[in-house]
Amino acid sequence: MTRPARVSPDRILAAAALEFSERGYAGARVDRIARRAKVNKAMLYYHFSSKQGLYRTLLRQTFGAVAIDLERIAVSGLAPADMLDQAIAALATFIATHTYFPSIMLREVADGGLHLDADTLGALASVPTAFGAILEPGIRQGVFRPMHPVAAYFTTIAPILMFVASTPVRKQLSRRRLMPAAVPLLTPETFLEDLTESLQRAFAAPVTT
Amino acid sequence: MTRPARVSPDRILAAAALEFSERGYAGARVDRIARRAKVNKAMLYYHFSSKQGLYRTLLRQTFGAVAIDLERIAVSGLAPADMLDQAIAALATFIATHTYFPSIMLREVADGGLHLDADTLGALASVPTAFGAILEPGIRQGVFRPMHPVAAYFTTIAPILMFVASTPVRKQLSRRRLMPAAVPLLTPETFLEDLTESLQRAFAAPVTT
DNA sequence: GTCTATACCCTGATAGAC
DNA sequence: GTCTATCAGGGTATAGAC
Repeated sequence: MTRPARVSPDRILAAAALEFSERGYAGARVDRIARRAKVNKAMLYYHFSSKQGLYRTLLRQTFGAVAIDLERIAVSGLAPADMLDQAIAALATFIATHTYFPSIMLREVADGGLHLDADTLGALASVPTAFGAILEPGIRQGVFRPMHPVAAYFTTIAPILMFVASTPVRKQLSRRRLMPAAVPLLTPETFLEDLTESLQRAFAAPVTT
Repeated sequence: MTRPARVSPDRILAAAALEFSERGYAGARVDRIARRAKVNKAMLYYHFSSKQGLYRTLLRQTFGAVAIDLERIAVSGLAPADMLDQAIAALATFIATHTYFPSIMLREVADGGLHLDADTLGALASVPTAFGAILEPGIRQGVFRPMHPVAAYFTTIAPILMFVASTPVRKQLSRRRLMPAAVPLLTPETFLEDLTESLQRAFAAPVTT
């Protein structure tokens, strides 16, 4: 039984996740990733061959993991409304355990997939595909109204990603008192409740009595 | 009457908008902005003093312009549901005439406002503030359900930004056939209709007969 | 206001010993 | 697998003539 020494590649990936999420692909510095991972740069190149290679590996793994979480829900056999609740909760949980995910996703969308190869793009595509599979039974059964799955996907995931990723900006705005004093603080919990409620209503088919 | 020669600063801003939206702050190259604006680099530095200064000027103007469009709707005196329709349409129109806006907004959120000064952050904050003013009468009158304005803001604007900004990625996915063949193409028009419908239902107060 | 040439730093990547 | 030293290229910014 070979016990592969994965510890250093894994530490590099973890450090890269932080750095890429904070600075984006172009803003990320290989030196900083190496320092954060407590490896020297040569080690990093030994394992991932280039900044781009490291980036792609990280994104492929991350997108793949999100898709798997969603696919589990799609085949759970739950009622449509419960599946939607679960999907939102799964995204929130994934983000809570992979805090780097929202900003990386947002940036990659803004970058137009510039740094991605076919494999990584495929992993990226598997996320909306899985989400579509979650909604499909509800639409087919007439519990959800007919919607384009991709439209529903963006309507669901975009607010979550943007809300979480915007935490630092919102903190700055509140610290500098740039938002109206009347606006109360918005916690992640309140936001998720609000959003879940919104999406359930948004997707529900009109009652035809 | 002095006729200020604004032509070259304006061309530089237009070129910067393109470059920053395609590559982000860190990925943008001053050389490329100058070349795109058909000015030489020294001219650019003469007008904006630094890459950061140029970036902040662009963002301050852009965020300010969006906020003004929304503020007009907030004071229009329309019915709450019509104001919401108008707000979504205004965002769509602004994006159609300022195609660089979505990716810049997405990236800035991901960057945590790192490159912004107080003025620019203030302009950024004026967007959700204006959106909150649009929803407030509806909530007060009981036409919309009680929601946190910032939650409603993200629920509305995030899908629009992400859908538009994702056009290049979605094109790539469809060109490389990485989405299930069953998923039809999603046009901006269909998306906006779907989203408008979704948000009206999401925000409407439950009917209490 | 406009341009050319250039300083100077930083960054991704590698060579080569161990 | 791990490390030190280093290079080559490209990046922001400025000097200084017109």
